[in-house]
Amino acid sequence: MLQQNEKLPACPVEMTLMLMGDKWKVLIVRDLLTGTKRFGELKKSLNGISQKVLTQHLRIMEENGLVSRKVYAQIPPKVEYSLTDVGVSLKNVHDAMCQWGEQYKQQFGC
Amino acid sequence: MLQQNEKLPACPVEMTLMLMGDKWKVLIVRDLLTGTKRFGELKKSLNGISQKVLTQHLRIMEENGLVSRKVYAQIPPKVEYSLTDVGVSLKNVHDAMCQWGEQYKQQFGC
DNA sequence: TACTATAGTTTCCTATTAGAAACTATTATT
DNA sequence: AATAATAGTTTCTAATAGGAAACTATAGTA
Repeated sequence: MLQQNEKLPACPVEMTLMLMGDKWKVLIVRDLLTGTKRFGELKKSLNGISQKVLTQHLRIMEENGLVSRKVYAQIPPKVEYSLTDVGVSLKNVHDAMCQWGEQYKQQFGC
Repeated sequence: MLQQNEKLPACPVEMTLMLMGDKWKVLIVRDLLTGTKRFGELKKSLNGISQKVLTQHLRIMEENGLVSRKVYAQIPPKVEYSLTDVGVSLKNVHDAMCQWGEQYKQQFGC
């Protein structure tokens, strides 16, 4: 998992990789692009992720300003995650990946 | 490093992640988008990558049809790497990442 | 004869990540 | 009193990636 405590790289692509160069983070963004989700929903949707890893990623993405976290004072707990504006602006990257993946599958795929 | 022997995921983003969800592969694409490069040039440009890891990634990217490898029958050896058409089509993803990274740096940056 | 250059391969070791499972807290419900 | 629900945290272990260094091959050159 990529952290943010190294100094910023000059190359903007490396900058993006520092914050998103990670399978789980990309998939978290994918899921949150369709709207706010609760912790449990995310966990179910991200097939196979463990609670520990999911919280770790969410915490770092929050620190990096990509994700915001809203805690409801309820029992049992309810916590909602959504993308910040900066997070939403990853839609372009997501869409490009989505398009490319589809195209690749058409050529080599299934 | 992500391999290609698992079955294809339905989600096109996950498909892309299977082939590119890796720091080194993204940077190899970045470097090859500016044109054909020799092994040694790539190694120098990808600051800190070891020979072993570079060859491993290049082999897998070749298998996946992203990169082509041209060996010259010379001594000392000369091997050139370039992107295939499929590899070049990653330019959109690369550009989106590049743009996003720049924007992020402007907001939170330096 | 020894050295250089290039593109690797191989082996061994370490660091990072992920995964699994158990544990916590709190309230309502049975 | 025990159980269920939710969102975690903690601990321990296993898998993976990556790094370093040594080794290979071959022709030309000093």
